[in-house]
Amino acid sequence: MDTKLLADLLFPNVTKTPDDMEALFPERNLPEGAIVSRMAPSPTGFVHLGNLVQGLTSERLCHQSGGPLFLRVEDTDAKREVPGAVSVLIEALRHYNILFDEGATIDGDAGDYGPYRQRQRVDIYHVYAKQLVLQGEAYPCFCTEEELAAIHEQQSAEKANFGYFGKWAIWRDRPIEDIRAELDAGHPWVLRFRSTGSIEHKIPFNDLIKGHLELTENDIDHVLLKSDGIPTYHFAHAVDDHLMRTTHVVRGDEWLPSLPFHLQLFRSLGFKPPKYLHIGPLMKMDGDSKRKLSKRKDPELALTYYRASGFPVQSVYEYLMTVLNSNFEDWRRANPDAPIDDFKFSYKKMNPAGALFDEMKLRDVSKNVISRMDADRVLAEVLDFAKDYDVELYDHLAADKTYARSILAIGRGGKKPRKDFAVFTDVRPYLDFFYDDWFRVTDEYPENFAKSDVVAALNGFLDTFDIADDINVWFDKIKAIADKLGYASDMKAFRENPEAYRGNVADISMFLRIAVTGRQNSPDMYAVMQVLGAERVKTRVRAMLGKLGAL
RNA sequence: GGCCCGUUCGUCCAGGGGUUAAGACACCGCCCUUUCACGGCGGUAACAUGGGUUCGAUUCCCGUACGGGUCACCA
Repeated sequence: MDTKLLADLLFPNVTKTPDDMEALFPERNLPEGAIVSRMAPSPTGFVHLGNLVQGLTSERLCHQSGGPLFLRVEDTDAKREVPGAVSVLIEALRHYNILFDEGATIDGDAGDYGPYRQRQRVDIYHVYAKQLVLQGEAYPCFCTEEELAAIHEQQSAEKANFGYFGKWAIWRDRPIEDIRAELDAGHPWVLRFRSTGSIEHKIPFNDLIKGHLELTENDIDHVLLKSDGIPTYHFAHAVDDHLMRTTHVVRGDEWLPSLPFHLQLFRSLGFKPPKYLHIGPLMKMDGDSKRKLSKRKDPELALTYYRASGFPVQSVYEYLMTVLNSNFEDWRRANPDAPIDDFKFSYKKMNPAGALFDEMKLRDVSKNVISRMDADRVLAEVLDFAKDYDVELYDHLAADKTYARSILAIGRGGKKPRKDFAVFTDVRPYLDFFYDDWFRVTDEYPENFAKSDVVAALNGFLDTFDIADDINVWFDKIKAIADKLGYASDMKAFRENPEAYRGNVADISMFLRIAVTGRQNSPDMYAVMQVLGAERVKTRVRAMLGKLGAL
């Protein structure tokens, strides 16, 4: 076979050579040890946890090593492309602090190794396609979809391995006349790789996450260029990651089976392969068994699910970090307020198996994350959430932000901050009683107390309450009420001899709490009253007295 | 079906030829506490399985089971 003739026949317009490409995209000038990596999503408009896991890993690796992270859009499948997907993706990742140093942007490209959208790179791919033909390592195949389906069916019947190889590879060694005839007839063709691999051979391989692997060589003549001249993932991966000088490829381990083919490609093209990190899939419990999270069945795979559920971005981020690097949790505990950059992310800490997604754990992480935020931050985050998911809440908070802030400041800060919120949907039930139109006067109290006691306690409070009291004076007054009513003001004394009292000061506090907040549980009463203000506290106490028929 | 990957408490996982197999979440108990939310202390609970190699295996090797992935002109 005259490969020069074939190459010119297939790619008459390609005049550039691989050497030209090398000159155009020279090696990067980076410090020793700098990692160059990328996110390479297809623009389907659906951003999921898997993207984030991969992106986070790449991002940390690059930015902690002083190398660039870039975004390459894998838009080789026009059928799946969704308009606007690139900006959706970039926006979503920006929230998660995954910022690109170069690559595709919302309206173009930034960087010296572009274009960063694969459909704009066809000329580049064709240079290498032609080169492979020239080397006798690629050939055109004119099989129709029907023919390929027939081959597959036949293989199935024969219990043979699937794929285009060996005797099934009917265009692999066709004479050039046949090829020319098909071409002249205008029939579509794909370019296939001429594999010389054998499934009898194993290739040792070292994956940075999975460790030492032994893979079977590839013997399939995979498609390099589709009939529209656009490359498949495999070919584009080899060409792009070489020319963009990627040093580390992070991807899901569903790519492991095609890795031998990729390695073949790199060798045939004369490229040095990058280092690979294959990440195990995120799993979930389904009945008694685990399975990979699926786009179809599992809403929690979509990033939008977390926002709608009220999880702060930072919670999802830190949860994923705990899943990715097992020592992150310990580090965070020891350094509650340190920036993420201070954490030494390491692929050596990554688990080769797939992690089970655990929403309980996410909630726990989230409680801690939110408890570390100051009131202004929480308010801002809640407003941002409520704006889209609870307009009523938004209106209440936004009407008086100073007031909202003072509510959220209760128990915040200090060594043992309150941990009331795992998600922002927890906020409204937590603070609704601070708003008069949400607050409901009640006359319900536990049955084992005498109504006269409740009334006397509330009246006693009204008689002595002064908003200006400090917390000790304030509580002493409540204790005094307790004593007067035969309730123990000293809890220790009460515990030693409960029979001697009608109740204790906690019960008195409960009566007040019910009056002021409408419920038996609330944040610290003193703080609540300070926020509510003297008039509203009194109004509410009187309202309960009224409802009890005691006014 | 072929090929590949994986398997330590319920879950996330640390460890790695000799350990009382660590921690976190969840659960339970106790303590602290005027309620709640925290916090503290403690507890239940794990090396899938069978063979090797070895003085000794959870750790290394082989098989089995189970789980997952993959076998497109999708990525």
